[in-house]
Amino acid sequence: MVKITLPDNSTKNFDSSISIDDVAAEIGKGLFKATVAGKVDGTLKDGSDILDKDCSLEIVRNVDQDGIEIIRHSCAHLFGHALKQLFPEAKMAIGPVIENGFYYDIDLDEKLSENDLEAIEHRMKELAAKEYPVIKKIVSREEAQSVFKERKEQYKLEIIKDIPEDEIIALYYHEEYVDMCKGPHVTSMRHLKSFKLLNVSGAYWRGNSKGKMLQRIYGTAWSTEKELKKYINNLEEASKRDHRKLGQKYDLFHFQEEAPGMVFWHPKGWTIFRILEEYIRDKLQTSGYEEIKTPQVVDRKLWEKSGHWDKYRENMYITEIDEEHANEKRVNALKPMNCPCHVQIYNQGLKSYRDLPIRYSEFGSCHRYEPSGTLHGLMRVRQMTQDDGHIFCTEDQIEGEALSFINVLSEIYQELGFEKLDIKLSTRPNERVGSDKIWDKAENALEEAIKKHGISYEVAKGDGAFYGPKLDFVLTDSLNREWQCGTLQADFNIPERLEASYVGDDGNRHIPVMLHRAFLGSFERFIGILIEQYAGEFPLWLAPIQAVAINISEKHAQKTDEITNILKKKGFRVNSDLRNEKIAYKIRHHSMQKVPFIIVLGDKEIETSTLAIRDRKGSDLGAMSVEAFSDILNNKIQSKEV
RNA sequence: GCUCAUAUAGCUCAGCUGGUAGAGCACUUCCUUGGUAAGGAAGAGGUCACCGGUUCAAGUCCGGUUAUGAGCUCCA
Repeated sequence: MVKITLPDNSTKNFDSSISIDDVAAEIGKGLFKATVAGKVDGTLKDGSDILDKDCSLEIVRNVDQDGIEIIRHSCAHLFGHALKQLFPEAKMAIGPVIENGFYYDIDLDEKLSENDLEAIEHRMKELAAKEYPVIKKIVSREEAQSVFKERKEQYKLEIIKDIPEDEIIALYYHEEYVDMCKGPHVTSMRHLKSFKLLNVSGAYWRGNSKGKMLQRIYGTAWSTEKELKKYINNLEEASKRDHRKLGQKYDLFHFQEEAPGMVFWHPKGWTIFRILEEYIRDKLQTSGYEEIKTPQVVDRKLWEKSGHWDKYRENMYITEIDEEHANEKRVNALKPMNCPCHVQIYNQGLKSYRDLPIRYSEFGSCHRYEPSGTLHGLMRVRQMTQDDGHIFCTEDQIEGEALSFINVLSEIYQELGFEKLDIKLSTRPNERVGSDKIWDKAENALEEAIKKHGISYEVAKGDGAFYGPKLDFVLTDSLNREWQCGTLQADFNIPERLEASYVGDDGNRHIPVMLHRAFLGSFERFIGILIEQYAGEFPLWLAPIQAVAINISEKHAQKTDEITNILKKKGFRVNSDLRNEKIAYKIRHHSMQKVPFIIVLGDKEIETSTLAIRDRKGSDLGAMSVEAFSDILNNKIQSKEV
């Protein structure tokens, strides 16, 4: 007799062993239809798996999170099935589940095109429509090896080698196709209806950049057509918001061949940059920072001393002075980081413990020669501007500094329109500098600071840098994507290497702890995120152009310009559009450019000394005086209304 | 850096199997002086990314370079 306990604590007794699918069928026809697998005593099992002793069972349906993942995993096998029918010579490597779908790495000489993907997807649909059953077979290691040897699946053979001795090997048969997997998998193709192959690109076998490059096919799969559509729509929305497209559309910046990875900021884009910089500058000023500026080009000697030359030489831009024009040949590097220079300023003059903490900030422009393949619009550039800062403090001050940093950072993210914020605390890696004592102290200090703030966090054990533990701040944008921007890293290495010290209350010299920190990280990247967050529709305080004044006909041109100038003098970013066009045309143009307010001037307004105001969504705010309009602008700007 | 793909007017894109370039929008000029998301007409604008090759002939085929895109690897 087998006693099965269901999630509602009810039990079912069976005379003999029974499969999970059959239990589901016993409970109800509807449930059986939705069953993709089962959770037995908390472990996922195939629907075909037999229950032969008392256990708890939770049916996993196609709409459950576990169920969706199983569908995705099986979809990868279905892809293999279809692929091998169309390209029998393909060698299958690995096909795991990822967020929203799956991928499969394959080795195939012929390069798959978009058309091939369509053909494969079409074949997948045909195969799935047959609703054939998936047959699971537990096999010995030798049997698995012989199956894949016969099929010349060399990658599967390699994978078998890495499977621990005591692990059970399962093969899943999709008609003539066979794949190896821990499972579980759906027992029938009827569950696979809503999927789509997305794209193909290269991927290294086992992530080894010296190894063979395989083709990776990405797909997405869902339990219903509706979810699939929603996901595809989301992708389209993200692509519409792509900051590279919007940067072009709204005339914010461009890149060109002569300076790959370096931004040409146009007037409107640079306005956003400057507003953001000024905003951060205010925050720094009220948080006790002193702003500094350090050289762009620095002799290699300093980089040798800091250790960057040894470790990061390949990523540094090197400059040499032409010998004809210099007395001696010196090798310089464009700074890839600001910290060594900040230590130089710290090192000027003797510091006492009474001086600490010392907080330096710099809007430092850094150059890093990033590999060409990693460049990506504003998100990954070779020249970037950090809202960089370094805090020199004692070990005891770490906690207080971290706490006040977290406070300011969360305020900033909120004001910029990001509601969700997570922290990751990365602790000591195996290879590191500094004593265990100082690591203990610093890790505890960071954790205490987070706790005092009360924000949610997770610990990434061993993820810290060799020179100290760190906090990474992850924000979530309006499309639910996560971005790691802010950071606070303790550094036990650089101050010592660059001989920073202070005199303690014991009269001896001590080495300060240095905290590297940034709220935004790189301005370039952060502005990219902001563009996508707002889809180019910036809140008033960030909008590069806050209002455009348009005249109805030529005779109102002069007055329109006057109004524009009055508003400009009040500090608003306003332009006139005096083109010889109908106002409908001009309104359309500026609405599409997402200008927050449009001011219309005609006979009526001039007579009554008012402005007709309209917002970018098309609402008519009516006629009002210049003062009333200024008040509206000021209120919205001050409240940073989104 | 690696694999694959892409590069045509300011922008978005056509241009079939080789026979010296085309649309829409934008731009300029003229007409229109028009009241809340596209008035009309005319015009100008391209060494088809760059270098080389094949060919009587190359935007089109081939090779290389550069940049960009999707990923992979990387990101102090």
